Amino acid sequence: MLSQTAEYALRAMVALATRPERSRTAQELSSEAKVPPDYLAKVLNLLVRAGLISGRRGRGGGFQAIGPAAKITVLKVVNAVDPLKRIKSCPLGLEAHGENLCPLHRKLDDAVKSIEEAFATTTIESLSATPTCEGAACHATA
Amino acid sequence: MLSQTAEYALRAMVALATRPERSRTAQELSSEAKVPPDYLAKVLNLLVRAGLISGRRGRGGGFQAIGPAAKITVLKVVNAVDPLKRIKSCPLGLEAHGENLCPLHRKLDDAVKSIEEAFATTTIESLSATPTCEGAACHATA
DNA sequence: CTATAACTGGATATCTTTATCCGTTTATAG
DNA sequence: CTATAAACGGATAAAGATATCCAGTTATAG
Repeated sequence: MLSQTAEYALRAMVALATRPERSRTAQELSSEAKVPPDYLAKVLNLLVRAGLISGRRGRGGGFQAIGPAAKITVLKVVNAVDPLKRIKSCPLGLEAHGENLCPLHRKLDDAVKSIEEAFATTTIESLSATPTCEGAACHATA
Repeated sequence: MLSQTAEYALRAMVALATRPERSRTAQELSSEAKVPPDYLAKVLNLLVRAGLISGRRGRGGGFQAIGPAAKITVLKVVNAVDPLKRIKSCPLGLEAHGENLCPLHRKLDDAVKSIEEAFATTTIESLSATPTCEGAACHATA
């Protein structure tokens, strides 16, 4: 369903989203998110380029989420590393339908669309295993 | 989203489902469904093994759908060649949640689940570009 | 019976994804 | 200023998905 790379990116973002004030090195993230260290470096780089996280070099450096976790959606993360692609034209190239997709690809694109919507409305914050939970509103159950 | 192989399998099934009484050779299906001929042979083989179509050898042979197109779901076709796999345990291996998935993987599995359901309730017949349309019930619009 | 059409299956090639390695650059600590 | 910690980036390797090739088997037409 999702590429391995997207999985890794999401795990790393979730890790970064818990305690966003703290900067973490790729190594720390690697063990926290269980991602092969050298590969994670590449993935984090993609997230940096997408503007979702910032990377600081040098001693004491590391990565940090940019902006509040409540504003970072799963879709943004996925699209940063491995974009969901909607089906825009029928791969069979049947001109018969004009701009419309054939029934098969209409259905398949609908499926992509609903995933896209689900991902667009899910924030990284809501996926955090240990939400910043300070008010009476927090009733996380086991 | 879907592997290329699954795409090919679906196209071939849709082709076979229109006029299911007629047997087609791999070559015919190849040009009809726009699938590389030698690769299609492999894919058709998977569908045969899954019991969705039958292959007859020798001169005059070819492939035919088994059973009515209205009973063949997209899910069956997809699972025959490239199974959707539900997430059963958290890849992070956090024992903390017991049998439950962590919020991230619960959400991701929900997405797979909804795709699975959508595919399970969509028949190949409903995807046919030229449905066997004989009654007044057929009001296919452009 | 023979030639031919067609599926079957193994071997191989190519491409993409995933993963690893290592040198370079950057910044901080001391 | 020097040593060190860390991100960055290029080259390479391993694995899997996709695609091609071709010999083997099976069945039918004539």
